[in-house]
Amino acid sequence: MNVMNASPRRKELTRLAAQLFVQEGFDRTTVRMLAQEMGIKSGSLFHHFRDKQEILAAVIEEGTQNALVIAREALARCDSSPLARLHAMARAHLETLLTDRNAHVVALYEWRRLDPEARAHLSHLRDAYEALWEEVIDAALAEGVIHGDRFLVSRFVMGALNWTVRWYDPDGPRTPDELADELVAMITRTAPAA
Amino acid sequence: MNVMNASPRRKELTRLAAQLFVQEGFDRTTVRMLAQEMGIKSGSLFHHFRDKQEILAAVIEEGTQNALVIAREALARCDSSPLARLHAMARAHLETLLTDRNAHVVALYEWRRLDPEARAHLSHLRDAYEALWEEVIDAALAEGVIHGDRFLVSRFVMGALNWTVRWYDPDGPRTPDELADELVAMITRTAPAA
DNA sequence: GGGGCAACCAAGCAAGCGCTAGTGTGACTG
DNA sequence: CAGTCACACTAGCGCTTGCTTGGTTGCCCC
Repeated sequence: MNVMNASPRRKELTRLAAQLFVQEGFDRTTVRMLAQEMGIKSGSLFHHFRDKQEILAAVIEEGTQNALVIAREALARCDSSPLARLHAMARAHLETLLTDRNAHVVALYEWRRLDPEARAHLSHLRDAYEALWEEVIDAALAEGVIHGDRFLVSRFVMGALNWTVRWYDPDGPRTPDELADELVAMITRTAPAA
Repeated sequence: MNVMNASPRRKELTRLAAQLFVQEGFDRTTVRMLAQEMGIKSGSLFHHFRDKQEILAAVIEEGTQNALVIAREALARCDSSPLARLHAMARAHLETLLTDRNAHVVALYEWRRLDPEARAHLSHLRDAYEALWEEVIDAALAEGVIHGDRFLVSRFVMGALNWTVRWYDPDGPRTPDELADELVAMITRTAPAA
């Protein structure tokens, strides 16, 4: 049992698991399918993960950690104007969402399959991430860059952004940054983007 | 086998199934759980539905049909100004989403579990519904009530609205209509709502 | 008052499930 | 060179799954 370890092998297995979970859904993905995709037998899987649940938790944790890191870097990099920070967060959000796509789709769709302990742990991570958003939105509201109810605005924005995983085509004409800018333009009451 | 029939019994069973699918997810809901919730034995279930897949399809079809009916009625009832129609659609969307909540959560989360035939059939229904949205958004864009890319705006709005099923609390202080109005206010560049 | 039919049940099958136990490697380490 | 370790294997246990089968019930209608 290789619990709580972050070996490169385990990371690679987690990546493969994320892909399968997206394709098939967590419940329909059997340990035998996972093992085959990883080039090992199903029994060997339990050397790396205590049980199937732990694989799910690993996938989601990986994605959420990355989101936090990227968002923090983006905020650190940009200047302090509320509009700039809003742009930075929206871009960072879509960047993780669409590059680390598998992990995030799993996080969004299969969250409920987590057992209570894993859910509690990962909730803290997610809350830390959402706190970044609330901070940025509060500043934008205070400055008058956007208007409306603090709670509702953040929910609407998160919804619009997270929904992108359902329709965005990376091979299409639009870059993630363009999406982010268009959304910010839509909710800020300045002049149209172009 | 009671295929393609809309008996009241079957409708009631569909409603119960929706509730369980939301609680447990489609894959984790066994035919035995469904049967118990319905007060019958698992074998009897297959008198009403050909297989488990058909129950899922019935749940989703029911929800989508209702959404279409409600949206059409709302549009027929309101005047022809683009802003009024935008409000009407947003309100109608949240009304179905939050009253027929179980069915819609299933539709949003378990769509991928549908087999290809069912998916093809239900895609047409969904497309018909989305066509109503595109029509309303096109009119609003033409009038200058909202701005931006036609495709993106509709995706963002649908995302913000559909995301509500993840956080909206019917016992909370806000009515669905207030949510709808707040969202419309956020994306239209008129004066703030209050 | 008997035929037909929707609705249900008891029993169980074949397949697949997550997971365990016990063993065998080859690579490091003292 | 003995000991330990990470990693993989084989074999299968105990259980659950979706679904089938063959038969029973009670109601409706002519």
